[in-house]
Amino acid sequence: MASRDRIHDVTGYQVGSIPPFSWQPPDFRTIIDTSLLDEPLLAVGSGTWGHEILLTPADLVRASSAKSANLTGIDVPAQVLPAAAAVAHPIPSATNSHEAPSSVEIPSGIEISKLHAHVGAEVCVRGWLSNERSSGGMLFLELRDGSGFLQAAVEKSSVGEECWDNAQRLTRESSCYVRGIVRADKRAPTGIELTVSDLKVIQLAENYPIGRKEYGPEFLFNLRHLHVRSKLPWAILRIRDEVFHRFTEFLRNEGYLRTDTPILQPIHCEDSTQLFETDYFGDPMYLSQSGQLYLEALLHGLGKVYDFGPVFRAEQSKTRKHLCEFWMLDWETPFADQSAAEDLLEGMIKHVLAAVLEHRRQELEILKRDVTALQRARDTRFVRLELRDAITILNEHYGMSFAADDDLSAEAEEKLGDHFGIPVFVKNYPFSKKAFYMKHYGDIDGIERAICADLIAPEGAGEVATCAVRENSYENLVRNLRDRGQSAEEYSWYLDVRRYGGVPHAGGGIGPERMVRWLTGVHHIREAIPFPRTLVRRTP
RNA sequence: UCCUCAGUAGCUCAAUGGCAGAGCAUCCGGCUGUUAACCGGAGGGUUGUAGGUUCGAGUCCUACCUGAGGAGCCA
Repeated sequence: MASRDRIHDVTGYQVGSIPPFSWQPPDFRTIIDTSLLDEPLLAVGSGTWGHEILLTPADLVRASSAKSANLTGIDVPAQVLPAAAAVAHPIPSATNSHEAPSSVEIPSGIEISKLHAHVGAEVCVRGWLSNERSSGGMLFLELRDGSGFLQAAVEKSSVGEECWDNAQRLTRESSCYVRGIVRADKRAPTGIELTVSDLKVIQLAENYPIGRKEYGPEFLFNLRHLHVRSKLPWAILRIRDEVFHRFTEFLRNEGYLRTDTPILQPIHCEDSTQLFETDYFGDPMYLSQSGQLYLEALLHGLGKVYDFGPVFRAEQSKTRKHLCEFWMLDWETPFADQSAAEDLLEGMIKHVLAAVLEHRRQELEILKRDVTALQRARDTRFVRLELRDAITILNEHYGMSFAADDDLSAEAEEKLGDHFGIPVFVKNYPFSKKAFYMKHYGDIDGIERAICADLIAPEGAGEVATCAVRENSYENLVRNLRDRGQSAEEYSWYLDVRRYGGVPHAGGGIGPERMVRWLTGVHHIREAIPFPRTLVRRTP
């Protein structure tokens, strides 16, 4: 008898239904589930899908005391409820193991990304059906397991009837265990194919909303919790992992210590419209928009330091380059000047470029990314350009009309990136446009300039990082704050750092999602983070 | 916050002011090497909302809502 029929016969409920068991403990949900292996099973879960207890028909019959058609209203069988309750408050003790219900064995499997080392062997692949093609007695299942994609071929004439039926009723995004022989086959998209001998359904997916076609961004980001299964987000988020990992790897190799700065910060900056305010036991606190000030304090205790965490900007920015929640990596180096900061930043970027080009080629190909500009950036020394010279280039070659003390527009950044074709450090902006904590000097043209640089990436990526020398004079900082109409009192702890052995230091910040946007070539930065938070996007 | 553009089937889009349409998805059937497979059939609609012009509005006008792109600001 088929599993589904047996479950229905024993319980009176269809597979997938949620029966109202009277003995169901609070916070538990009960669902009739289908089989994993040979036995049909009744799943009793805590609502968290990873914490289910699975009961066999034998358990069920015991539980129902042979009340065959309907389990509603039966008494709680002694051997069932304690076991179910144990899930809500698990006791990881071997002495209790005899109380555990019969459990399901999860077959051992091989990750798709490692199958090339198992050609000729029989393996089990555990994953999801991402797409399906059929041709009469042949069924081609496109499987994915997070590590990669794989075509599995099911031949009707060479598998058992149950296996064929299971393969046929598999819907897109259903989860399954698939056993078969690994073969090299040029007809398969990845060159590797699984010749299926057995297939078990874990869970049949309902009508999956994302099909095999192009969609608009609103639709896909409304379904982002499902969209992350698709191939493009898969490739982008794997590149993101590489970028995040290699930044921290580089800094650690350079002797930097990772440390953390608070996300809840009391400082009320000049423009509070950019901050998310929270109620902290009755007092206002603000979500961090940078950990830099704290990092400067930590530098005096720990030496070379960096932090890496989420930051928040409540800007009314509605562009392809802005998120309200994004990750930021800040670093600070004691006894470093501006050229040291730029060299470190260049080394960091190149380390990431090299790693992505080497280890994420498959993902770049999926994204159809032309990597020539990335290779050039990896192999060429970045341009260093005074802002005044950048303005000269823009005014003379691109018909723009910037004044000497102007900031660069987004369009100007794009032009500069295209002009050189590699990343450009644009150096020494007018101090009036920059933050109070930057060291500054009077330029020969009479403009007060910060000792700083923005790193502009080519291909329209724009500003991806920034670095600057920090002001280490207590008096200058107090004056800078006063000039900007801010209270030195609020920054007293920050100023304190300068009173007790301040040293020259420099540091910077990188927007890793901006790097991901550049490296992947995706249009909008919301593609570069799993669950974007923008002006108009707060779910899922 | 400002400027521009767009909302029609679950999705992507057609439809001169004159019968509301196609592809994909879904369901049913066919196909033993498919590559976003293909072929045949079926179901699927208060054209974003509210008003207005007109014999007649998806189409023209007004307001609002939602989204997209850009600006400023930033990483």
